[in-house]
Parts: sequence; C-alpha cells; structure tokens
Amino acid sequence: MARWVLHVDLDQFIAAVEVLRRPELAGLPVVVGGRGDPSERAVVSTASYEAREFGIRSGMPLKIAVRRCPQAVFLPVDAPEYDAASAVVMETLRAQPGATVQVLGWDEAFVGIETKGDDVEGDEAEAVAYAQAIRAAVFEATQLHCSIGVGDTTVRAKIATDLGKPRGVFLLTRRNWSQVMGDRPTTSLWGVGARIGSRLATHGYETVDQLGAADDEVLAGEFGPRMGPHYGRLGRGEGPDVVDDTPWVARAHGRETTYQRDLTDPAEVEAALRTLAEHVVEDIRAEGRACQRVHLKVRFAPFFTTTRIRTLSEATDDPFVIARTATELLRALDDDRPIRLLGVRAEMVPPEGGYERPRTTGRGGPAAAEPSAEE
DNA sequence: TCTGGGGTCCTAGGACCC
DNA sequence: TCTGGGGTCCTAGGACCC
Repeated sequence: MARWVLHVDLDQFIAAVEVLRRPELAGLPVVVGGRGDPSERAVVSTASYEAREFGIRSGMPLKIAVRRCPQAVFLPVDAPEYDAASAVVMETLRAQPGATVQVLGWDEAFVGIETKGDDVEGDEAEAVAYAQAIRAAVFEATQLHCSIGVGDTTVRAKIATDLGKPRGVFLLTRRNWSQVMGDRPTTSLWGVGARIGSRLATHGYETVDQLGAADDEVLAGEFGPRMGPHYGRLGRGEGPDVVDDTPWVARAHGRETTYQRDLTDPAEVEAALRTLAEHVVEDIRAEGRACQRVHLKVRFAPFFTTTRIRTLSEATDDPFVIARTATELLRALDDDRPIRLLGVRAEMVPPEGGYERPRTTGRGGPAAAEPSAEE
C-alpha cells in the first residue's frame, strides 16, 4: 500500500482549447496572447507545438513572435472559455475513485491517491495505470490531451510531468530520482529559476545531486535559515506527500495594465489608478473581504520598474481610498518619466483564524509543512 | 528585440518598544 | 557617557510560478 501524488498538466492548454473550437487551425502555428494583435504591447500566453518550432515561447512579446513566424495565427486571450474548459477538467479529476484534487491553475492540478499493491513494483504499476485512466477520462470529457507525473512527493510529481510531455506518464520516486535528475542543472527543479540557479552555482552546486548532498547548515549559512535547507530538500526531491483539497483563499488581488501609449499627463495617470482600484475592489468585494495594504507598481519608460507599499490605518473596501493611496505613493516617487505600466494590488485582511491551507512548494517559497520522513 | 497579468513567499534593515 | 538584547511591525526589493 502506498500514497501517491499525480500531477496532471494539460498539453498546450490555451492553444488546444482554441483549436478545439476552430478545427481548421489544427496543425498550424497558433499563438494566443493579448488582444490577438501582434503589433500591440502584449506577450504570448501559449503557443501551439507547431508555433514553438519557430522558437516562440510563453512570455515572449508578440512583436518578436510575429517576426519569428509571420504566418502564425494570432488569437486574443478568452479567459471565460478557458475557465469553462478548466472546470470540466477539474470535475473529471474529482470524479476519479479515491481522488483528492488540489487545483494549481487553469491547466494543472495535483491528484492524491492510494494504491493497494503487494510490493513496491505493484504499487508503482497501479499508480501508473491510474494515471493512464485519468488521461483517458480527461480526453473523453474534453478532447484535450494531458501529461501526468507520478511521484511519491508533490515535488517529484510536478517535475515528472515535464519528462512525460506530451501525452505521456512519467514515474519519479526516491528510487529513480538520482538516476533521472542527478546530473541535471539545479534550474530543472521546481522553484529554482535562473537567478537562484546561478547563485547556487557560485557556491559549487551545479547539479541536482550536488545540491541534494549539500550540508543543511552550510546551505543555511549561504542562503538563509529557511531557503537554504529548502533548496537542499528540493535537490533530494523531498517535500509534502499529501494533496490538500482545502479551498484556496486568496491573499491579495491586483490589477495591472501596460498602456499602448506611455502616460505623461498627471490627470490621465490619476484616472488610470482610479480605474485599476475600482477593478481591484470588485474582486475583493466579491469575496466579502477588505484590504489593509496597498501596493503600487510602476514601470517607467524605457524600462524601470518599482513598487511601493503602504499599510492603511484601517481596513477598507473603498476604491477611492485605495486609488488615493496609490496616487500618494506615486507622487512620493517624484519621478516624471513617462509611465508604461501601472499596477494596484490590495493585500486583504486574513480571515478569522488565519489562512488554513499551507503554501505550495514552488509558488513562492518553501512549503510550510515539513516533508514526510524518507528513510 | 522588447518587455503581460495574475499570484505567492522570503529576506534585510530600519523604527520602535520594553 | 555609552549603549544590551529581544521582539514586532513596516517597507523595499528579490525571486518564482502559471
């Protein structure tokens, strides 16, 4: 008997949903982003596999994408459509026998299951078969393909998915972790990006195995008491092995906009902040919450971004107060360069008793829950 | 070559209090 | 005149993920 974490991730989700309702686009390079106009300031949300062959990637400016592949089909982001498709996927996962489902985003989720094998091989085979059954069920319900990572921790399951893409299942456990991941760079770990990767390298940790073998106290000295040991655990593939289906309670809501034309007129800037604050308030009111801190994010042209924060003396859901606070923060910067982006974010008052659900490794910092013992 | 928009969490350092 | 040690709150900035 064993407990497993399955990480389900839809293949090129947004592009696939678009192709489903426009079958004539199948096999073509499809790029979804912004308003679908590659001459605007916006970036790629998802590129189809055909478009990726031209070097188009998520996060890339549409202007670059169209240069790399002028014949690509550019489509606007249609969030309600993806919400609907996502909901069907998640309901399908929840309908699987014995499944605990933790949604991570539009197109991915952890699924916790238990197997009743006679030995390790039996448990592994059962978990992999379960994953294949999920793939089939999701395809039947939505006509969408997914990949699934099967692991004995959330960290291993998450990483395994990439190894199974596209349309595959990959098993990653303590038994094959070092063999599969050991020689890979630390940036192949969930939660280690380019910056941390190069910092790790300057301390001599180039590979996953090197990081996993590092001494906790040494890591704590180099990267801090929380992050240091956390990186060590990542190097060993350790982490929570429990899938948490507690509903997610948001910590904050924010809106930001890149202006097609840089803003210079103070009245225009104030109006823009008011609009953003009103959208933010819609979101926090929809949850019946209030905000206690206001964050301002500004990108001055040509490319300098800064953030400012202020704690309010009392909680509010008044868009006027939030907009005024953001305006004051901006004025205090005393910088009259043209503005290319403005963002307003409201950090909400936590619910009575605090937030119930622990953090998820990889999204921000280390998991709050101690990893289960791995003998 | 140009730079989205939605989030989350950690760390350092200063202010302030006891 | 010189100056502890601990704790909390706040801001700024960094980093990561989808």
